[in-house]
Amino acid sequence: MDDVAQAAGVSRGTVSRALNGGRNVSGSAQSAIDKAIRRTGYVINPHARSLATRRSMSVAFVLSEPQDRLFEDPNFHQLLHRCTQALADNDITVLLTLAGTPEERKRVSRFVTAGHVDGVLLVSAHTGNVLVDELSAQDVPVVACGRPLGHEHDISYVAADDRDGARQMVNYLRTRGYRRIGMITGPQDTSGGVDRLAGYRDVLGDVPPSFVVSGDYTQASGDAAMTRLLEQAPDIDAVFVASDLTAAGALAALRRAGRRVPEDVAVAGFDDSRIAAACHPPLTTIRQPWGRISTEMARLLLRLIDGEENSAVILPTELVIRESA
Amino acid sequence: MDDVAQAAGVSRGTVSRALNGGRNVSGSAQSAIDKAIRRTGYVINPHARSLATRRSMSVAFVLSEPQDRLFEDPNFHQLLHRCTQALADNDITVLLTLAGTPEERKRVSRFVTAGHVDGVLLVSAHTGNVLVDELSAQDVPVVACGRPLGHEHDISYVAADDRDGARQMVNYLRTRGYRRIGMITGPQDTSGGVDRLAGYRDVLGDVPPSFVVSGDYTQASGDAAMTRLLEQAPDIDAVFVASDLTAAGALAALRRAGRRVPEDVAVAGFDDSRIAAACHPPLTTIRQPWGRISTEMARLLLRLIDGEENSAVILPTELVIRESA
DNA sequence: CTGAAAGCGCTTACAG
DNA sequence: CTGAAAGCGCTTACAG
Repeated sequence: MDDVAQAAGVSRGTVSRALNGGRNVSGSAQSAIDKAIRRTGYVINPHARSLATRRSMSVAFVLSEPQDRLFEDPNFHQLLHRCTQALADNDITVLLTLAGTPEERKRVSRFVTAGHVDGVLLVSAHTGNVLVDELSAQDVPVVACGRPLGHEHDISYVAADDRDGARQMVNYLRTRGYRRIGMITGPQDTSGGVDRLAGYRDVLGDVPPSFVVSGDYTQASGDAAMTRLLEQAPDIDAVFVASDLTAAGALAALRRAGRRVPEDVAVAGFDDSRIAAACHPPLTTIRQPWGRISTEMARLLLRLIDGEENSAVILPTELVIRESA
Repeated sequence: MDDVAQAAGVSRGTVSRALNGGRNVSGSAQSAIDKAIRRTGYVINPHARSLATRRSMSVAFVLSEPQDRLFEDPNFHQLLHRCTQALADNDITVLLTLAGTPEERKRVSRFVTAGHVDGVLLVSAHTGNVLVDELSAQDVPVVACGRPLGHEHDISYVAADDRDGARQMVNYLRTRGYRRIGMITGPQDTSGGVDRLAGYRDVLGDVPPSFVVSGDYTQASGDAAMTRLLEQAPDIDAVFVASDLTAAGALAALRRAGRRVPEDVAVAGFDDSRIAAACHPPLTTIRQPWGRISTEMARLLLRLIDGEENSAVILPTELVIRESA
């Protein structure tokens, strides 16, 4: 930077100002500096800058799920890319860190605590994740994707309205004339699992216990749950499944059982993930607004970094009608 | 750090020494400092440290492939995790950065140039990747995974011996009595694509042009290529496919054509990726030593960071015999 | 083994 | 609009 200052015939202070938006820099100084930068090939030292500003200009995108299942989900890519883009507009780099194992979680926690990043975008569905506890205990800005069960008040988050999405779907099924509507739930230690079941009950009230079987978002669990559902409640005419992937498993079980979809049993999913349209028949499902979720997460994080208080954003979902229901 | 020094009754210099391995620190000073650190909850400021040491203690793991196909590959996860682990042992954090789009590549290039990281682990199969050119032009330590076509001499790399792997497989096929062995290649702008074809030719010499059809590592290309191969060379008795995923596509085409595997046509893959064992029949294939590749990449990068010259490591592959050939 | 001091490369009131 | 100067929080010869 001294070289640049010398080459441009100004002081380091002026070079710094020119570099940071050009406030209080004359046109002639600015252009001399620009030229000098180009000539010298100068690039700013981020560590020195961070030391002076107490900002790293980067945030961690922490993926804290044991299974790397999310990587197969195009929605996840959209989330990552959009967050990256939105933050890049504010000159903030997004660092992707995997924290699937306890060891990795410890590393990530230390990394964040050490002050390497200005904030954290946290993707972690399940409760009982130590990392969530640790991050919320520190004073690092954190924005979670999805409602962080047990930390609704000490961590900011952006989530789709799972409960209302479930209500929309079940109402739709009722509109279509289905009356004996079962459900395959998601894991009850995730907000999606809890809220989608709650939405189902909101509409249907007390259903026979045999109508509700639990799943864990996997395809295999959908297959097993559907099989059980057909035993427990053979006269069911529709099933609302807490995720598309699980619904795909349910479809397989129905096919094996010789039930037609949607003629014998209608199947409704949730997520509108890539698999939804690829199923046979294509799944009627609930779309989550990933684009908006991403930009809201970025916006919230920027605000937290600027010192604002925690807050939450709930975004509406959309019914996508295909052929399965 | 001043607080720690004061609390421990020593100077900052001594605290710093205690923090960095404890060379030239008396036992009593060390323990007083340890206690003070615990009491004050002191954590070192990485930016100040980096400014002083000119080391960021982190490296970027750059995934520069357009398709995020790699994420579905368990081999890739192993690569990432093992590299992370090996470098963590040296107190170096691995930052995962996706550089699939031109825009992202530009961002990553700037990030690296700015000096945010001490080095780069580069996963990028195809030639013509601007990022590879840019990184090799700078003086950043870079270790590529796989031979970087066109940059064999200006970028360090660790690769499996694709050519020899192909030779092993084709020799094995000959041992099993197959005589009319076709090949479905990988893309010729990747070292795997080029080298596996070369290995095939090493063993077989001049084969009829109709025996070789090109693929691009995808499943769909395997299906199409196999179909073409059956037209061009219907009397083929085996086919060596440049990747397992492509081989899965070839299996589908053979099934449609009513050819039994391996009775009518033997099929051999490459990679030993997860799909290999899941195929029907399970694929005979070539296993790449991902564990060693990872640790070698980490080792090479550490050496580069320490100022050593570029070098390359070629690791042996292993024949895995299953049922398809 | 230890402390005083210089230095890493920036930013930012402050005075002009 | 600009420069001189202090400060960000570490590390590391150097002298003792």
